[in-house]
Amino acid sequence: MEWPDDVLTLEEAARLQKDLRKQVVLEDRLPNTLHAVAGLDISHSRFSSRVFAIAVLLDYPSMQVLEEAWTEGEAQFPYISGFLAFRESPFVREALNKLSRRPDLLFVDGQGIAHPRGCGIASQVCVLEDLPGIGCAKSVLYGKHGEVGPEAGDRSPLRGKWDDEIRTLGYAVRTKPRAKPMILSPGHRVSPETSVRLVLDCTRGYRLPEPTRQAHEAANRIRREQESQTAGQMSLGLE
DNA sequence: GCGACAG
DNA sequence: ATCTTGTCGC
Repeated sequence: MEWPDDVLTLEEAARLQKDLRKQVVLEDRLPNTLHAVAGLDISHSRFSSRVFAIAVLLDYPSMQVLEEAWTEGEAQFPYISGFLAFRESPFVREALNKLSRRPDLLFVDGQGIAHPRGCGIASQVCVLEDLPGIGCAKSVLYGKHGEVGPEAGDRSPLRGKWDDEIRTLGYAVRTKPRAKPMILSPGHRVSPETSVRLVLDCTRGYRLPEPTRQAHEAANRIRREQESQTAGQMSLGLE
């Protein structure tokens, strides 16, 4: 697959990840009382590199949706495992910055520090935005974990290298009975343990925590709205 | 060299 | 991520 080489080479991207990783804070540095949290997600088109990014602001702890903001554009980077942030973060950050106010905590789709170079998309976004945040992934990218109990809330540590030693980078967590565990890891300014507590705190009976679930639904909805609108304009000879 | 491999 | 309905299992 090809992409504009005027953006970043993989070597430069990997270097940037290693630099950002040094700025990741794994201690809890977030407000004592949360007021609003945000979920970030992206929706792609079938055979197009068009991406739609959305940021949903939710009240804490009611998880009621307060606001949605979105943006769209052409992806400037292909999907390469380990480099997801270079494809999606520009859009996700733009959507985030369209919200009328700054959330107290971010829920990002993908890994936080559970990444080959310790800097998944959640860490990259949170460090660059200087906001506390958690990486909520649907599968493992880096690290190993044992069996997870069947009850909601059951967890198993995700272990992997960090500064040349094996440590707990995050947790595989059963957010819903019989559903595949979510893979959680700190993005920035939250510990692995607090990440689990906050995600369970923001989960409402579904596998995905509410901020992520709402962002995912909104992203799909908005992409379909925009695609059908674009199709209508084309049939009228516009665009 | 052989697997693993976020969205 | 996206394409997609019903259907098998807890």
